[in-house]
Amino acid sequence: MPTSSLIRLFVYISPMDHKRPTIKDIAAALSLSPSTVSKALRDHPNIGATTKERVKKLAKQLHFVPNQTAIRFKQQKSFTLGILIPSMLDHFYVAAVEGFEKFAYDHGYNVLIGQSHESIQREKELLVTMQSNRVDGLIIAISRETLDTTHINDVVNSGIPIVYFMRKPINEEHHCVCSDVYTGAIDAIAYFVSRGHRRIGFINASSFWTTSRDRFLGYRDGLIQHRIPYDKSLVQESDFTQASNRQATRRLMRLDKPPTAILAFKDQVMLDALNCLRQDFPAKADSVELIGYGANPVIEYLERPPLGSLKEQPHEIGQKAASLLLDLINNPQAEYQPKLVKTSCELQVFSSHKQR
Amino acid sequence: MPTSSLIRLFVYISPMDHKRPTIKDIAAALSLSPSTVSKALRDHPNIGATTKERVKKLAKQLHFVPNQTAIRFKQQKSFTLGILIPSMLDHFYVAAVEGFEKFAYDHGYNVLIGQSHESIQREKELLVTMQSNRVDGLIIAISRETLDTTHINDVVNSGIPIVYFMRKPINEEHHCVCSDVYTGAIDAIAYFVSRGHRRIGFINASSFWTTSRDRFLGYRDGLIQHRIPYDKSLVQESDFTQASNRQATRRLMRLDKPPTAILAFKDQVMLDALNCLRQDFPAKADSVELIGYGANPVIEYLERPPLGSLKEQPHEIGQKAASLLLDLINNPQAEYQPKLVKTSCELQVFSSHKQR
DNA sequence: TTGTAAGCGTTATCAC
DNA sequence: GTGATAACGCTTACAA
Repeated sequence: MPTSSLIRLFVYISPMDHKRPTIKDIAAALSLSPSTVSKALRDHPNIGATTKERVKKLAKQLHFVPNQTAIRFKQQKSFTLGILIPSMLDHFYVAAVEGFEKFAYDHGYNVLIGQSHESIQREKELLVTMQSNRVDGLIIAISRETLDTTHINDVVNSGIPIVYFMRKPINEEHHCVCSDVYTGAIDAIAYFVSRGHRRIGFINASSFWTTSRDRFLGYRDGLIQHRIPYDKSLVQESDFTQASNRQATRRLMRLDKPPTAILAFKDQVMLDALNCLRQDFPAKADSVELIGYGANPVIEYLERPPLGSLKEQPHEIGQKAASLLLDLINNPQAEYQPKLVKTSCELQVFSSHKQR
Repeated sequence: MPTSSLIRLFVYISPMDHKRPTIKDIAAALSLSPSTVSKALRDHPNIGATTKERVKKLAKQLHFVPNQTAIRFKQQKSFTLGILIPSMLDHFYVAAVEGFEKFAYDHGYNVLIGQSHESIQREKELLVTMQSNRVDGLIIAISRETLDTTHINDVVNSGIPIVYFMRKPINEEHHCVCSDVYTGAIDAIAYFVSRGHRRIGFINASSFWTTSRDRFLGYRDGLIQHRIPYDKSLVQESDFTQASNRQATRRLMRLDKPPTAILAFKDQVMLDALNCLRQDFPAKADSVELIGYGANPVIEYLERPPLGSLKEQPHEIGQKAASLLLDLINNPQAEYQPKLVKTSCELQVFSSHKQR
């Protein structure tokens, strides 16, 4: 009955209100049932080719876009993954978010980003938001303040898979994706030694993180490999604030035998150390060489860059964390076996130093 | 009937499967109706104090978290706002996202972030995702490639409020939040002139954006205010790639009468110009002064920083865009009247120059 | 190959 | 002050 069909079409093609077309509307307009339309739109094998065509054509005309909120509700799945990071002002985490998002989108998932700004309180609130949004899974780099992970374990126990990345609590055995910072430290020490350094300082971060311990182990084993005695006073801890980074630098430089080279937890720390050296120890500044972690693009703009940086793969880390997370989501009944994924961490030497 | 109640409690407190508790579960356990529980949890005035307490207590015990996916569906609102930006590698947009998110979260909204990476194709895909997620509203900084905004107008016509921020197409009258770049340019020119410059170059961006036109008008009017004739050859366009930024710089410096000062569209452009000057025009580099937009924190790490930068308020811009967007969402029937919101843009001079 | 009906969790409306 | 019922848009057994 073409006429009737046309009338219906008219009705549904130009709704006066801004209500978006639903599957029901399409079904009514084509005198089909909603289930048929639903299947047709998703290319279900049970539906005839002509029907599919008719449905898809009208859907296009009406600018039909499936209502994800309804699908999520119906499927009891949010098709949303969460990512909790300290801050997006850190290039590393921005890149990690990108890798995570890309993988998630490619697999039909949205991403909810949360920034703790290093506050455990905010981290807790964000976890509630994530649960409330029924995220299907979550990756976390814990805040600096997070020394107790009860709130995170509660989430795990509620059945939401979680993967740590980069910052994992040292006392928890759990899935984790991070850089191979150990090998990075070994390489950095070897390079320092090859340039004649024997007195090598190290500015580390929270000892509550495995990534700090691993850096330390690499630093220590690196020294051992070159028969350099380990000197506790050469290792300082910083909390990433500029004040703390400079303080750690000053403590090192005020030693009776200050270091001639410093390995820093990350480039941000190294850059503050560099400024501190030049401002507070101008006489020695030029003879102290620095290596950080992260290969921060900022360095390209410095006239006198530091010696080098251990280039990490944040994008890949985000992507691998997403991949692991989806595995966990799709195999909920698999037996629990903490997985540890590591990505490479390669020493990059800045050009002005290569040329010497 | 306490016994019965206890048994029910037991059943619902420790579900063997990981199914999360629902309002129904709480209702059954307390022998109440779901609607009562729903109201109690939301402090509805109709519900008695004791009932509210009982309900809330059990909800807490069961770790009940309201299912947002259900609420969204029921309310026909996603309580989600979208933000489309070129890239999170740009500090400006990260800060804008933060301001936007903060305001959104404080008003019970989630945020979906999309990065176009300057691709119109990706921008179109993201808009479909946003619609599919039924975002209640959207703010956009269009991609560099976006010279046609049909895809955006389609979204507006489908009833989703949109606010442009920073990058608005010049041919569209629509809500927009951005920096007062015009006044910024006026101030920059005035400062250049106060330092003796009469030959001032300008590296601008896409003329398709109002924000480029406004910068240009400020540049031109600034010159006029100081009776400096406008010279077309002193204005170059760049697309933000390093190559393009350097190219524009070279074109300026190769003029018969090259500029002694340059205003750049943003700090990234200025930094590339700075490097280009020092590498390709070492003789003149030190006598050319630069001002950009953005007060990029990177500059703090430079030993010889540029003259200054026009500090924008990205956080405030994000916040104001969110505020305007929520207004539009909450007053859908208000008559259409494009709103333009501007935030300040203040010249910041870097210390080494102040001291001269 | 297509249609029917139930249901996901919540809330609004209306009845009691 | 509390409860029953319907509805949101979609998918999925199962029925035809």
